[in-house]
Amino acid sequence: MKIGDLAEKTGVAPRLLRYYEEVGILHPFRSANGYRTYGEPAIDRVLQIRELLEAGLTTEMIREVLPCLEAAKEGTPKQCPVAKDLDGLRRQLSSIERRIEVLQRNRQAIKTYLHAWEDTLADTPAEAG
Amino acid sequence: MKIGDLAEKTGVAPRLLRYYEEVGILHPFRSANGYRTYGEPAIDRVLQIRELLEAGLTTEMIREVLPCLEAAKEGTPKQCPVAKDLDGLRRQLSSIERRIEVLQRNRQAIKTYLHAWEDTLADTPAEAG
DNA sequence: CTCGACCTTCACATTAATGGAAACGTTTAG
DNA sequence: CTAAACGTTTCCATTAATGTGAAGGTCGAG
Repeated sequence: MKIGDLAEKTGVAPRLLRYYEEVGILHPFRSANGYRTYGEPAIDRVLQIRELLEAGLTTEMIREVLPCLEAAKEGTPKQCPVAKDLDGLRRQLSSIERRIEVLQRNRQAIKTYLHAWEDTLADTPAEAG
Repeated sequence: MKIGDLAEKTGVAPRLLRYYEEVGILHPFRSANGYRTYGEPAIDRVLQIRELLEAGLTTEMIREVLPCLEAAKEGTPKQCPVAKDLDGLRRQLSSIERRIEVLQRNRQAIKTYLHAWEDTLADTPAEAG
């Protein structure tokens, strides 16, 4: 699969796919003419990258967690991770868990506030000031 | 409270506090000489800003949700929010909830992967390759 | 007066993302 | 086969967002 095909299947511009390679989170093969060549799994990988970026992770975090996320998905961990990688993974896990806690706490506050006002406005529909 | 005091109490550099004002998420008063003046609530506000930024939110999102988070904390909503603000809040809530889902799903995958490898390494402590 | 804290303003670093130019490969129409 | 059209390559520059640094001036406490 060439970069344009992958772009079309993922909705991610070729330019951005090259950027993801540059920052080390996407690793296409090269064919004889120098063109990037992607396999089918690259589609899921790109979608996963987009999802994680939109969730606020950095490309550096993604670079550390992506291999493990793919291994978990396929159930076949390719190579034994080094201790250093496991440490990095533990740190990323902690970071993600902190984020979840913060987001959950603030989501609750927003929900409460929002529902309180929706109730108020529903009770007094023509009293806006 | 002057900017240096707030910086010391929050661990956030004065330069960054000025930046937060510039992007509209911190609103100090000005005393006659032009100095920024902060009240006690600014301490919590700055800590909350740091927390949300570290959780991956943008200053724009924070600008929309912060007033409501403060109102929720104090239990005394100052002014009636406009419908436009409520809409923005609903969008931010959706965005935060999407982020939580993504992070939770991937946290679980990382945990599973990590524990699987920790078990493996514990079972065969001298077989690293 | 001096010195430290504060002011504004311009510049810079980094990250995620995008745009353009020039060269090369591939495909298609004539 | 040729030539235009299109996709891809690399390289350099740029934008927006978050954050930091430094210059030059003002304020005020000692």
